[in-house]
Amino acid sequence: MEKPRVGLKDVARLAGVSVKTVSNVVNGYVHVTSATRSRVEAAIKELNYRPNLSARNLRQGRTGIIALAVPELDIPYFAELARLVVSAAEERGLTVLIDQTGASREREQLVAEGFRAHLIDGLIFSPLALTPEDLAARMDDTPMVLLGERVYDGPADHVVVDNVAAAKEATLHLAATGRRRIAAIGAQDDVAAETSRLRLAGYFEALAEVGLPADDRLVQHVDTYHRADGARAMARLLDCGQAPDAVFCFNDLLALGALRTLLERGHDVPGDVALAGFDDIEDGRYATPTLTTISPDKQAIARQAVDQLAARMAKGSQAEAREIRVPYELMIRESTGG
Amino acid sequence: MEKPRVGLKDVARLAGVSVKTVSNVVNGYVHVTSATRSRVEAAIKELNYRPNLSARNLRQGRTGIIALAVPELDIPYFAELARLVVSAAEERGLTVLIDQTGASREREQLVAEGFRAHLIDGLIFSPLALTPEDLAARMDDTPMVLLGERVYDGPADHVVVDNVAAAKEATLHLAATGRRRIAAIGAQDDVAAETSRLRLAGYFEALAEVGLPADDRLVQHVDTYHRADGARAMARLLDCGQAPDAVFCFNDLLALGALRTLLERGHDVPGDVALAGFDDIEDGRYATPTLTTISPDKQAIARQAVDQLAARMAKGSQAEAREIRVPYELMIRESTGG
DNA sequence: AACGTTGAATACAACGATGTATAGATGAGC
DNA sequence: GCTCATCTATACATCGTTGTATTCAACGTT
Repeated sequence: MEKPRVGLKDVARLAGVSVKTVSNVVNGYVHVTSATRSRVEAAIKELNYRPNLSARNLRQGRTGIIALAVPELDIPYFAELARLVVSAAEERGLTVLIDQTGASREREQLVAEGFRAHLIDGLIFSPLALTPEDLAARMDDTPMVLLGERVYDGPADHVVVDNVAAAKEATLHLAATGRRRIAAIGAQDDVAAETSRLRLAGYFEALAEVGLPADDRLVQHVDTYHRADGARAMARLLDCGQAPDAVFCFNDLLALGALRTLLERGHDVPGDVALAGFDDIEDGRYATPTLTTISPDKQAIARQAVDQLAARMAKGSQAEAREIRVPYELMIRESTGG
Repeated sequence: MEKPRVGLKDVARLAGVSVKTVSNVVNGYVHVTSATRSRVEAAIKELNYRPNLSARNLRQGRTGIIALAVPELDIPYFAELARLVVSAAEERGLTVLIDQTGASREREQLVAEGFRAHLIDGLIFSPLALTPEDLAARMDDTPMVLLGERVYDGPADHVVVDNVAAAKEATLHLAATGRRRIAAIGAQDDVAAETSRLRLAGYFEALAEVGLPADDRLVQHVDTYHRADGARAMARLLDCGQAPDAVFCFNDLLALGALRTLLERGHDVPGDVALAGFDDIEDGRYATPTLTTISPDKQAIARQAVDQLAARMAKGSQAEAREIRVPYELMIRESTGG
């Protein structure tokens, strides 16, 4: 019943060679006679030997594991991203360990400070609540790539989408369909909520450009970016007396929540109210009406993040922090009359 | 530029004590004078020392990591499950590494055969394409808990929902609303598709119980369980001449896809066609109409799986394989006129 | 005063793998 | 026939940590 852990030693004994020779076979070292090699391979198969990664990693100082830290896995945007990151990492022989921060500052600090130190070789991090100070205070020197707009001056690589431009483009599109009272759902009070600030900025830029007044009552604040927040915010908009004729939601979940409220109350979308989101999650493509949205190139985000992280792990930290810009696209669908 | 890896040795030198004493402090060993302890703690902080997990794991023979192997992370059901498993594991001090099998038999075989051997202490596995033979051939002795109906006689623990009873209940509910032509979407040809078979069985049982004929043309087969498959299957149902007045979809994604097709073609739900799903993912609660569905207690699934796995890891493999049944609930919502 | 008991700290070996140095075997070249 | 180079395989040290055995001092007991 005890664990008969099998190691190089056991294989070596069975094959009648030294431990190092077995190691050499396992690692594909060239100078091994084919006779010895096949004898060793037979022994490996017979004992069902698997290298012990802890030991290998201890010796080599690397684990081959990178962490992906996201707020929540069941937010579809992050789920889709996670899948792509895992695939991209796999192609490079890396294993991904996913950490959920729950968007809590405390958990994000832990991650940044490297509580997984020595377990991971690198970190892809999508922070929500972390302040620039937190990040500046980071002691851990594990290579890290941040996802999200570059707001920190620290020496960290970023993979970003131009949130301001994208939000502006979405809002302009709403205006182009003839809407005059364009609301926004997704503003946040938290100073660390950078994404929110940038998308809000884009929204205001667009309003200014087309000469529409900025009306504070049309800007709805939310605590988080879930469907329920969008639904409640939409209800507030409808109850405030002057209903909007278009809403730009800062992500698709907010938009889907808002859509639910609108349909529930008998409003026609896009007839009465046009709706645009951000992220292009699959849900939006199957909602009725289908959801107009900003589609960041998630595939590119994942690939660039992994590539950049791999480069950083190889080169060490001396290299300059890079900012990698990833393209996006406005997907016009039924919710804005597309 | 080199990495100045700091280990117990360095802390010990700085604090003027032996390596083991530092280790004792780190591990909270009792018999250390508070004077020594604080000296060591100061040194630890000064050097920003982090224990090397590879070394610790090598020594202890455990890694504290368990794997969760699911088909796809961006299937909401698995994303929600993943979040809950990660949380449950965390409470026990375990870290979760997520593997995506892509529902490919090859990848699932790899997982079952323990290609993560020595990296993980245990495995929670939700197989889709694996055959009983594959599982019987499993050599690796890493503790494993399977999610999904118990179809294998092998010595593996299972956490299951009674798929037959649940599917039957959903179908009976559709019949109880007066529907006569109740279709099913989600049958699969693959012999390994156990979930599909069980839900189909429940569907037929319900039809028999209420005296409705089983019509093969009303049973739609799909390749996978994504929205697109549901949408296509619904289209086939509508095009076959005799449209159904109710559809039981074997998961919520299929139902959401079907819903999209129905609304797109101008059918009223639930007026013309009632719709029920399975899984109770959040999307369904915000769709319009909201989706009637079977809600498995995911929280219980996650907790039971982690608990059972932890027990198995502690006790070794001698204990009997257990089957743990988790409750479900029929959530009646708008799509069936709730 | 001699004793055992307990507390505090230590030295050493071991976990399983790999890098380095090296020994012995084989062959090439003169 | 001898040296030198190359190939094959080995012994040993090492990565950072913790379990075991041990040392040494201080204490209370008889």
